Amino acid sequence: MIISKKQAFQDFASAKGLKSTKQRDIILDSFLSCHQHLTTEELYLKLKTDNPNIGFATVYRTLKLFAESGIAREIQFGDGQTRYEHMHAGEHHDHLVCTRCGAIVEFENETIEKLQSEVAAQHGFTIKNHKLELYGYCVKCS
Amino acid sequence: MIISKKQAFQDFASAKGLKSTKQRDIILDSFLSCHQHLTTEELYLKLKTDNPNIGFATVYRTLKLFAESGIAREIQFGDGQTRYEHMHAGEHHDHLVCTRCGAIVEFENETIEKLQSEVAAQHGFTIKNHKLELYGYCVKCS
DNA sequence: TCGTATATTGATAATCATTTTCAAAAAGGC
DNA sequence: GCCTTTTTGAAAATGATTATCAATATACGA
Ligand SMILES: [Zn+2]
Ligand SMILES: [Zn+2]
Ligand SMILES: [Zn+2]
Ligand SMILES: [Zn+2]
Repeated sequence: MIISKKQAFQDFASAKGLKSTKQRDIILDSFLSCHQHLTTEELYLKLKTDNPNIGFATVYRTLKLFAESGIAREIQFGDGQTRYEHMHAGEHHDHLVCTRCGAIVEFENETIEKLQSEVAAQHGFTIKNHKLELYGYCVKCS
Repeated sequence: MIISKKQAFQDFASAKGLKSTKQRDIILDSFLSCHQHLTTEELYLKLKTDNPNIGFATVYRTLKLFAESGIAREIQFGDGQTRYEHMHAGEHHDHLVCTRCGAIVEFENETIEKLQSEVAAQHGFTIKNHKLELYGYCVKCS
């Protein structure tokens, strides 16, 4: 899984004429070994421990590249912070977000997806992507 | 419809001990007479024509109040601008967004809403609100 | 290996939307 | 009118993100 992501990014990089750098390798390893839905700042702080020489801007730029390459997805839960999560080819999920403790649960619902397509078709829209987030309290916080 | 919104905001204001000001009256009138999904800046610019004395910050603050009072809803379509739309009591809708021309279409789908509740229940979540946006191209832009 | 053209980095400054600050003005009750 | 509290508007502050740019690193062909 991780190897294929690395490969996928390498393919993207060479197709785009990007040069390979150790900073990007480090950021990629760190990102892939991390829990999901992390902030640029979270990843930067995590990196800084072992690599105090990597700059903030580089982490920003690199995460943008990951998103562009398709191995990551940008998500925003309305708290003003952009988060990144791993993107598994051919898979898709939406989110339940606890607004008290910040817990995030992923779910997939084939019927909802189908209904979305129907709605779009009814209005003549060609959908490229969508965002479905359910905000509330998780079991522990209810 | 407009009158009841005005009334609703007045009720909210007096319950909160807010003083009535002509700036808020003007902003409220302007907001209610406006098309939907408008930016703070859009409303500010519209106001400035007839009321060059109303400040940016006041429009920001007042729109936040409208949202708090329940007569408006804050929405974010991922373009970095917060928008506000009229909130009709007891009604709900989601959005189709054209990423080319910016067209916004509202829709309601009872089945999707119901499925969302089911998903939330399955994961033990108590949902307070949700966000469903379908991004793509509208008929004209396809 | 060396040279060169090109891409990348990191520190810093810039940007952009939004929020805060604060003194002056306005509102509401007495 | 007087006094207290809220509101306003201009400007400064904030916070996340992006751009700038000189220095550095990479890729590749000679
Ligand atoms: Zn929780
Ligand atoms: Zn996720
Ligand atoms: Zn369109
Ligand atoms: Zn709407």
